[in-house]
Amino acid sequence: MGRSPCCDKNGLKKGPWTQEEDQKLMEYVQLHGPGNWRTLPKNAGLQRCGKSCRLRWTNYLRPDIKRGRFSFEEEETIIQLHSVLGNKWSAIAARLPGRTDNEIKNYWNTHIRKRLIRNGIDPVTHTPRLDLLDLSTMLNSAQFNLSNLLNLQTLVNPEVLKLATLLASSSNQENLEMILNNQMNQTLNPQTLVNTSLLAPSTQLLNQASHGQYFSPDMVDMNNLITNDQNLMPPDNHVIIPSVSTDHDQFSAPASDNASFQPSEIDNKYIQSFYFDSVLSTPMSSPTPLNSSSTLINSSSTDDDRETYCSMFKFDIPEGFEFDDFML
DNA sequence: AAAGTCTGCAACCGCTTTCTT
DNA sequence: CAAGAAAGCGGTTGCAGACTT
Repeated sequence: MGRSPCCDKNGLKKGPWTQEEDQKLMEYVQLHGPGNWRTLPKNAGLQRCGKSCRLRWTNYLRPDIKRGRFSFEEEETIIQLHSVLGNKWSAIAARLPGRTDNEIKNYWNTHIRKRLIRNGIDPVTHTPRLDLLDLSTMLNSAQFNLSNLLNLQTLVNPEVLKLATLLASSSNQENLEMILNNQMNQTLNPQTLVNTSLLAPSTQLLNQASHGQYFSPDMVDMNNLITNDQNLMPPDNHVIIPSVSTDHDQFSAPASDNASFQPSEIDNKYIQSFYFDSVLSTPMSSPTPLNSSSTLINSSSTDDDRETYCSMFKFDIPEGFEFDDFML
Protein backbone atom coordinates (compact mmCIF):
# COMPACT_ATOMS: atom_id res chain seq x y z
CA MET A 1 0.00 0.00 0.00
CA GLY A 2 1.53 3.27 -1.02
CA ARG A 3 1.66 6.12 1.38
CA SER A 4 -0.17 9.26 0.64
CA PRO A 5 1.79 12.48 0.88
CA CYS A 6 1.73 14.26 4.19
CA CYS A 7 -0.13 17.10 2.61
CA ASP A 8 -1.34 18.41 -0.66
CA LYS A 9 1.70 20.16 -2.05
CA ASN A 10 -0.13 22.16 -4.66
CA GLY A 11 0.27 25.79 -3.92
CA LEU A 12 2.40 25.21 -0.85
CA LYS A 13 5.59 27.17 -0.47
CA LYS A 14 8.99 25.54 -0.26
CA GLY A 15 12.48 26.78 0.44
CA PRO A 16 13.81 29.21 3.00
CA TRP A 17 11.45 30.63 5.56
CA THR A 18 10.79 34.35 5.71
CA GLN A 19 10.72 36.37 8.91
CA GLU A 20 6.99 36.78 8.51
CA GLU A 21 6.47 33.03 8.29
CA ASP A 22 8.68 32.45 11.31
CA GLN A 23 6.68 35.01 13.23
CA LYS A 24 3.39 33.38 12.36
CA LEU A 25 4.65 29.95 13.32
CA MET A 26 6.14 31.14 16.59
CA GLU A 27 3.04 33.00 17.60
CA TYR A 28 0.85 30.04 16.82
CA VAL A 29 3.01 27.55 18.69
CA GLN A 30 3.36 29.84 21.68
CA LEU A 31 -0.40 30.11 21.80
CA HIS A 32 -1.36 26.51 21.11
CA GLY A 33 1.81 24.55 21.70
CA PRO A 34 3.62 22.33 19.22
CA GLY A 35 1.92 19.34 17.68
CA ASN A 36 -0.95 18.64 15.32
CA TRP A 37 1.30 19.73 12.51
CA ARG A 38 -1.13 18.77 9.78
CA THR A 39 -3.69 21.35 10.69
CA LEU A 40 -1.21 23.90 12.01
CA PRO A 41 -0.30 25.59 8.71
CA LYS A 42 -3.91 26.27 7.85
CA ASN A 43 -4.73 27.54 11.33
CA ALA A 44 -1.61 29.66 11.49
CA GLY A 45 -2.16 31.10 8.04
CA LEU A 46 0.92 29.51 6.53
CA GLN A 47 1.28 28.22 2.98
CA ARG A 48 3.51 25.40 4.13
CA CYS A 49 3.04 21.71 4.72
CA GLY A 50 2.90 20.52 8.31
CA LYS A 51 6.11 18.65 7.98
CA SER A 52 7.95 21.77 6.93
CA CYS A 53 6.47 23.63 9.91
CA ARG A 54 7.50 20.93 12.34
CA LEU A 55 11.03 20.91 10.96
CA ARG A 56 11.30 24.68 11.12
CA TRP A 57 10.12 24.68 14.69
CA THR A 58 12.22 21.79 15.97
CA ASN A 59 15.40 22.77 14.16
CA TYR A 60 15.32 26.53 14.33
CA LEU A 61 12.56 28.34 16.18
CA ARG A 62 12.33 26.31 19.38
CA PRO A 63 13.28 28.63 22.22
CA ASP A 64 15.58 26.15 23.95
CA ILE A 65 17.87 25.74 20.99
CA LYS A 66 21.47 26.57 21.67
CA ARG A 67 22.99 28.21 18.65
CA GLY A 68 26.59 28.90 17.82
CA ARG A 69 29.76 26.97 17.84
CA PHE A 70 30.00 23.55 19.42
CA SER A 71 32.15 23.49 22.51
CA PHE A 72 35.04 21.12 22.92
CA GLU A 73 33.06 19.09 25.43
CA GLU A 74 30.11 18.87 23.07
CA GLU A 75 32.36 17.72 20.28
CA GLU A 76 33.92 15.07 22.46
CA THR A 77 30.51 13.90 23.55
CA ILE A 78 29.36 13.62 19.96
CA ILE A 79 32.37 11.55 18.99
CA GLN A 80 32.06 9.26 21.97
CA LEU A 81 28.36 8.77 21.47
CA HIS A 82 28.82 8.26 17.76
CA SER A 83 31.36 5.53 18.43
CA VAL A 84 28.67 3.73 20.39
CA LEU A 85 25.45 4.72 18.66
CA GLY A 86 26.53 5.30 15.08
CA ASN A 87 24.41 7.69 13.02
CA LYS A 88 21.61 7.79 15.56
CA TRP A 89 21.52 11.55 15.47
CA SER A 90 18.38 11.92 17.50
CA ALA A 91 19.80 9.69 20.23
CA ILE A 92 22.97 11.72 20.25
CA ALA A 93 21.00 14.95 20.30
CA ALA A 94 19.09 13.72 23.32
CA ARG A 95 22.37 13.78 25.23
CA LEU A 96 23.23 17.29 24.11
CA PRO A 97 20.75 19.79 25.52
CA GLY A 98 19.87 22.54 23.10
CA ARG A 99 21.29 20.83 20.04
CA THR A 100 19.15 19.33 17.32
CA ASP A 101 19.77 16.10 15.49
CA ASN A 102 20.02 18.04 12.26
CA GLU A 103 22.63 20.38 13.67
CA ILE A 104 24.69 17.51 15.06
CA LYS A 105 24.43 15.62 11.82
CA ASN A 106 25.60 18.64 9.86
CA TYR A 107 28.42 19.30 12.28
CA TRP A 108 29.52 15.70 12.06
CA ASN A 109 29.52 15.67 8.29
CA THR A 110 31.20 19.01 7.82
CA HIS A 111 33.71 19.05 10.67
CA ILE A 112 34.26 15.97 12.76
CA ARG A 113 34.08 13.38 10.04
CA LYS A 114 36.59 15.19 7.89
CA ARG A 115 38.93 15.68 10.80
CA LEU A 116 38.87 12.03 11.72
CA ILE A 117 39.59 11.06 8.14
CA ARG A 118 42.41 13.56 8.01
CA ASN A 119 43.88 11.91 11.09
CA GLY A 120 43.65 8.50 9.53
CA ILE A 121 40.70 7.36 11.59
CA ASP A 122 37.76 5.62 10.06
CA PRO A 123 34.75 7.77 11.05
CA VAL A 124 32.48 4.74 10.95
CA THR A 125 34.46 2.36 13.10
CA HIS A 126 36.43 4.98 15.02
CA THR A 127 39.57 2.97 14.59
CA PRO A 128 42.75 3.73 12.71
CA ARG A 129 42.50 2.97 9.03
CA LEU A 130 44.82 0.09 8.40
CA ASP A 131 44.67 0.71 4.69
CA LEU A 132 46.78 3.77 5.31
CA LEU A 133 49.49 1.77 6.93
CA ASP A 134 52.37 -0.07 5.40
CA LEU A 135 51.60 -3.64 6.31
CA SER A 136 54.29 -5.01 4.10
CA THR A 137 57.04 -3.85 6.41
CA MET A 138 55.65 -5.86 9.24
CA LEU A 139 54.66 -8.89 7.25
CA ASN A 140 57.97 -9.16 5.46
CA SER A 141 59.92 -9.13 8.65
CA ALA A 142 62.02 -12.19 9.40
CA GLN A 143 61.75 -11.63 13.11
CA PHE A 144 58.13 -10.84 13.18
CA ASN A 145 56.28 -13.06 10.82
CA LEU A 146 52.67 -13.83 10.19
CA SER A 147 52.71 -17.14 11.99
CA ASN A 148 53.88 -15.41 15.11
CA LEU A 149 51.01 -13.04 14.75
CA LEU A 150 48.53 -15.83 14.39
CA ASN A 151 49.88 -17.58 17.43
CA LEU A 152 49.45 -14.45 19.42
CA GLN A 153 46.10 -13.43 18.17
CA THR A 154 44.14 -14.66 21.13
CA LEU A 155 46.37 -12.84 23.51
CA VAL A 156 47.06 -9.64 21.75
CA ASN A 157 44.65 -6.82 22.13
CA PRO A 158 43.63 -5.99 18.55
CA GLU A 159 44.00 -2.31 19.21
CA VAL A 160 47.56 -2.85 20.28
CA LEU A 161 48.13 -4.79 17.12
CA LYS A 162 47.06 -1.72 15.23
CA LEU A 163 49.54 0.35 17.14
CA ALA A 164 52.14 -2.28 16.52
CA THR A 165 51.37 -2.15 12.84
CA LEU A 166 51.81 1.55 12.97
CA LEU A 167 55.15 1.23 14.62
CA ALA A 168 56.15 -1.45 12.18
CA SER A 169 55.44 0.91 9.36
CA SER A 170 58.07 3.11 10.87
CA SER A 171 60.57 0.26 10.73
CA ASN A 172 61.00 0.12 14.44
CA GLN A 173 61.23 -3.59 14.76
CA GLU A 174 62.68 -3.87 18.20
CA ASN A 175 60.10 -1.67 19.85
CA LEU A 176 57.32 -3.43 18.08
CA GLU A 177 58.41 -6.78 19.37
CA MET A 178 58.74 -5.49 22.88
CA ILE A 179 55.18 -4.30 22.81
CA LEU A 180 53.89 -7.53 21.39
CA ASN A 181 55.91 -9.65 23.75
CA ASN A 182 54.43 -7.80 26.64
CA GLN A 183 51.00 -8.33 25.21
CA MET A 184 51.60 -12.02 25.79
CA ASN A 185 51.19 -11.14 29.43
CA GLN A 186 47.63 -10.20 28.59
CA THR A 187 47.88 -6.52 29.04
CA LEU A 188 49.87 -3.63 27.85
CA ASN A 189 52.51 -2.55 30.25
CA PRO A 190 52.95 1.21 30.21
CA GLN A 191 56.48 0.94 31.49
CA THR A 192 57.37 -1.11 28.49
CA LEU A 193 55.87 1.36 26.12
CA VAL A 194 57.97 4.02 27.67
CA ASN A 195 61.05 1.85 27.73
CA THR A 196 60.82 1.36 24.02
CA SER A 197 62.01 4.95 23.72
CA LEU A 198 59.40 5.42 21.11
CA LEU A 199 57.42 6.85 23.94
CA ALA A 200 59.46 9.19 25.97
CA PRO A 201 59.35 8.63 29.71
CA SER A 202 57.14 10.53 31.99
CA THR A 203 58.45 9.65 35.41
CA GLN A 204 55.71 11.48 37.16
CA LEU A 205 53.02 9.70 35.26
CA LEU A 206 54.62 6.33 35.68
CA ASN A 207 54.91 6.85 39.38
CA GLN A 208 51.23 7.60 39.46
CA ALA A 209 50.46 4.64 37.29
CA SER A 210 52.58 2.32 39.33
CA HIS A 211 50.51 3.21 42.35
CA GLY A 212 47.40 2.15 40.62
CA GLN A 213 46.12 5.57 39.72
CA TYR A 214 44.43 6.07 36.42
CA PHE A 215 44.05 9.16 34.34
CA SER A 216 41.12 10.49 32.46
CA PRO A 217 41.67 11.30 28.82
CA ASP A 218 42.52 14.91 28.93
CA MET A 219 43.38 14.27 25.43
CA VAL A 220 44.79 17.25 23.72
CA ASP A 221 47.97 18.36 25.27
CA MET A 222 50.15 15.53 26.34
CA ASN A 223 53.02 17.86 27.03
CA ASN A 224 51.10 19.55 29.76
CA LEU A 225 50.13 16.23 31.15
CA ILE A 226 53.61 15.40 32.24
CA THR A 227 54.61 18.81 33.43
CA ASN A 228 51.55 19.87 35.27
CA ASP A 229 50.31 17.98 38.29
CA GLN A 230 46.84 19.45 38.19
CA ASN A 231 46.22 17.80 34.89
CA LEU A 232 46.32 14.41 36.46
CA MET A 233 42.75 13.51 37.04
CA PRO A 234 41.25 11.36 39.76
CA PRO A 235 40.70 7.67 39.18
CA ASP A 236 37.90 7.07 36.79
CA ASN A 237 38.63 3.78 35.11
CA HIS A 238 40.83 5.60 32.66
CA VAL A 239 44.40 5.18 31.68
CA ILE A 240 46.41 7.49 29.58
CA ILE A 241 49.80 6.65 28.37
CA PRO A 242 51.18 9.93 27.23
CA SER A 243 53.60 9.59 24.47
CA VAL A 244 55.51 12.74 24.17
CA SER A 245 58.66 13.36 22.30
CA THR A 246 61.49 14.67 24.35
CA ASP A 247 61.75 17.93 22.49
CA HIS A 248 57.99 18.36 22.39
CA ASP A 249 58.10 19.56 18.85
CA GLN A 250 59.21 16.61 16.90
CA PHE A 251 58.81 12.96 17.36
CA SER A 252 62.12 11.53 18.47
CA ALA A 253 63.68 8.78 16.53
CA PRO A 254 65.36 6.15 18.65
CA ALA A 255 68.95 7.08 18.95
CA SER A 256 71.91 5.69 17.07
CA ASP A 257 70.94 2.59 15.21
CA ASN A 258 67.87 3.91 13.50
CA ALA A 259 68.89 7.20 12.10
CA SER A 260 66.73 6.81 9.05
CA PHE A 261 63.57 6.53 11.07
CA GLN A 262 61.16 9.07 9.66
CA PRO A 263 57.72 8.86 11.18
CA SER A 264 54.90 10.09 9.06
CA GLU A 265 52.59 12.83 10.17
CA ILE A 266 50.02 10.20 10.95
CA ASP A 267 52.52 8.28 13.03
CA ASN A 268 53.21 11.37 15.03
CA LYS A 269 49.59 12.06 15.67
CA TYR A 270 48.76 8.51 16.60
CA ILE A 271 51.70 7.91 18.78
CA GLN A 272 51.60 11.24 20.51
CA SER A 273 47.95 10.99 21.22
CA PHE A 274 47.91 7.38 22.24
CA TYR A 275 45.69 6.83 25.19
CA PHE A 276 43.25 4.42 26.65
CA ASP A 277 39.69 5.29 27.33
CA SER A 278 36.72 3.21 28.20
CA VAL A 279 34.00 3.86 25.68
CA LEU A 280 31.20 4.71 27.99
CA SER A 281 33.16 6.95 30.23
CA THR A 282 31.74 9.59 32.45
CA PRO A 283 31.77 13.12 31.07
CA MET A 284 35.22 14.42 30.64
CA SER A 285 36.93 17.15 32.46
CA SER A 286 37.57 20.48 30.86
CA PRO A 287 40.31 20.30 28.34
CA THR A 288 43.74 21.47 29.15
CA PRO A 289 44.55 24.82 27.58
CA LEU A 290 46.29 24.26 24.33
CA ASN A 291 50.00 24.45 24.41
CA SER A 292 51.53 26.39 21.59
CA SER A 293 54.65 24.24 21.63
CA SER A 294 52.73 21.09 21.01
CA THR A 295 53.06 19.29 17.74
CA LEU A 296 49.37 18.66 17.76
CA ILE A 297 48.22 22.16 18.45
CA ASN A 298 50.71 24.71 17.35
CA SER A 299 50.77 28.40 16.85
CA SER A 300 49.39 28.15 13.37
CA SER A 301 46.41 26.12 14.45
CA THR A 302 43.06 27.77 14.35
CA ASP A 303 40.09 26.92 16.48
CA ASP A 304 38.84 24.79 13.67
CA ASP A 305 42.05 22.85 13.73
CA ARG A 306 41.48 21.55 17.20
CA GLU A 307 42.36 17.99 16.60
CA THR A 308 40.08 15.26 17.69
CA TYR A 309 41.76 12.35 19.30
CA CYS A 310 39.17 10.71 21.40
CA SER A 311 37.90 7.28 20.60
CA MET A 312 41.01 6.38 18.72
CA PHE A 313 42.08 3.59 20.94
CA LYS A 314 39.68 2.00 23.28
CA PHE A 315 40.55 -0.51 25.91
CA ASP A 316 38.42 -1.89 28.60
CA ILE A 317 40.29 -1.86 31.85
CA PRO A 318 39.61 -5.12 33.61
CA GLU A 319 38.19 -4.86 37.07
CA GLY A 320 40.87 -5.27 39.66
CA PHE A 321 43.55 -4.36 37.22
CA GLU A 322 46.70 -3.38 39.06
CA PHE A 323 49.63 -1.75 37.42
CA ASP A 324 51.93 -2.98 40.17
CA ASP A 325 51.44 -6.51 38.93
CA PHE A 326 52.86 -5.59 35.61
CA MET A 327 55.68 -3.30 36.47
CA LEU A 328 59.07 -4.54 35.40
C1' DA B 1 37.52 42.43 -10.32
C1' DA B 2 35.49 38.35 -12.16
C1' DA B 3 34.88 33.55 -12.46
C1' DG B 4 35.22 29.23 -10.49
C1' DT B 5 35.33 26.30 -6.47
C1' DC B 6 34.50 25.10 -1.82
C1' DT B 7 32.00 25.02 2.52
C1' DG B 8 28.37 25.06 5.82
C1' DC B 9 23.85 24.63 6.83
C1' DA B 10 18.76 24.99 6.28
C1' DA B 11 15.39 22.51 4.24
C1' DC B 12 13.56 18.73 1.69
C1' DC B 13 12.69 13.76 0.54
C1' DG B 14 11.40 9.38 1.42
C1' DC B 15 11.46 5.59 4.49
C1' DT B 16 10.30 3.76 9.15
C1' DT B 17 7.98 3.85 13.42
C1' DT B 18 4.25 5.08 16.28
C1' DC B 19 -0.32 6.42 17.08
C1' DT B 20 -5.29 6.52 16.17
C1' DT B 21 -9.52 4.82 14.56
C1' DC C 1 -6.01 -6.62 13.95
C1' DA C 2 -5.56 -3.74 9.95
C1' DA C 3 -5.38 0.51 7.61
C1' DG C 4 -4.32 5.11 7.41
C1' DA C 5 -2.31 9.24 9.27
C1' DA C 6 1.10 11.60 11.88
C1' DA C 7 5.53 11.97 13.65
C1' DG C 8 10.30 10.76 13.68
C1' DC C 9 14.49 9.99 11.51
C1' DG C 10 18.60 9.92 8.51
C1' DG C 11 20.31 10.87 3.91
C1' DT C 12 20.61 14.22 0.46
C1' DT C 13 20.21 18.57 -1.95
C1' DG C 14 20.40 23.42 -3.06
C1' DC C 15 21.98 27.74 -2.20
C1' DA C 16 24.39 31.68 -0.15
C1' DG C 17 28.57 33.25 1.28
C1' DA C 18 33.54 32.56 1.67
C1' DC C 19 37.60 31.54 -0.46
C1' DT C 20 40.85 30.79 -4.30
C1' DT C 21 42.71 31.41 -8.80
